[in-house]
Amino acid sequence: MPELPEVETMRRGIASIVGSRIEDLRIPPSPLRPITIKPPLAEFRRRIVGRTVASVGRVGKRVVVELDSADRIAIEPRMTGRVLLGRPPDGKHLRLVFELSRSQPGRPAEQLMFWDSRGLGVARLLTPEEFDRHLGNSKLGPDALEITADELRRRLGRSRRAVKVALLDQSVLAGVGNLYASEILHRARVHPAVPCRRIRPIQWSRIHAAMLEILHEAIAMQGSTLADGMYRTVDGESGRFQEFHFVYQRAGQVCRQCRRARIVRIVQSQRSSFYCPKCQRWRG
DNA sequence: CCCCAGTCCTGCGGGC
DNA sequence: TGCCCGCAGGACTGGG
Repeated sequence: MPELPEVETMRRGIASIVGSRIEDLRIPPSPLRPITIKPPLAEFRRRIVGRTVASVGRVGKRVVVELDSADRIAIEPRMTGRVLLGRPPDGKHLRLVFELSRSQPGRPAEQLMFWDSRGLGVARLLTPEEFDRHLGNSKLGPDALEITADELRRRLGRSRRAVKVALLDQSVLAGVGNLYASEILHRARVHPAVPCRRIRPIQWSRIHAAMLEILHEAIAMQGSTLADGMYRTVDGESGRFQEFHFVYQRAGQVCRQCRRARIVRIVQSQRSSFYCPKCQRWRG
């Protein structure tokens, strides 16, 4: 499931479209229900055709394509979405095709595609005002790679929520999802169900440090491709960070850290959490 | 402020 | 071989 490292890998993978002109936007024929795009296709197309890609960025778990009109295209892959440049895995789940002109003479024309198996993904075209409203500071917390340890503690230190649940709250910090939240807390040696207000300053420092380490390592490995094989890089390659998972989807297996206890799965807020009962004591 | 349940959606795997 | 069912969960919404 694309979280910050996977979305950042997608962003880097399509960075070559900067300078290209958008010639068309199509929704390919498919028996599946079309994904959500806002505004609807006709207006979306009218506002982007003829515009040039000014930059390709990322906000939390969204890829953000900024145009020379100052409008931005925000693509949310959610569970199974993939951003591609041509060559989708199949046509059935191909949801959007942005036809691009060649950005420089001699370079081939490109097609920016959004492919999504389950179709939970969303694409939005946002004016600067809408961008602030949807992806601005009041809606989303600081990026997980930017937030400081003090800011993290300031935002969560008095909360009664379980720390694992709180780390998933995108209004607290943007980019951490279910997989990396479990991995971060394992490296920080903090039990996922501990209320934030019971976490000591030294533990917040460990959580923050573990978060930066893991996210940077995962980006370097081009993200995590799980057993379902759903996530791929723009080039169709698997990520490699799954080889370095210590707890995620490892319930019942011996902990790679202590080599003694077995990983436990619990459900928090209707999502699976994984932890080592020996490495992650309630009072770390 | 926080929590919970429900919704969207498709592919996959277990059970029979 | 096939069919039903549960499960995966990010973002959002409505009710408490």
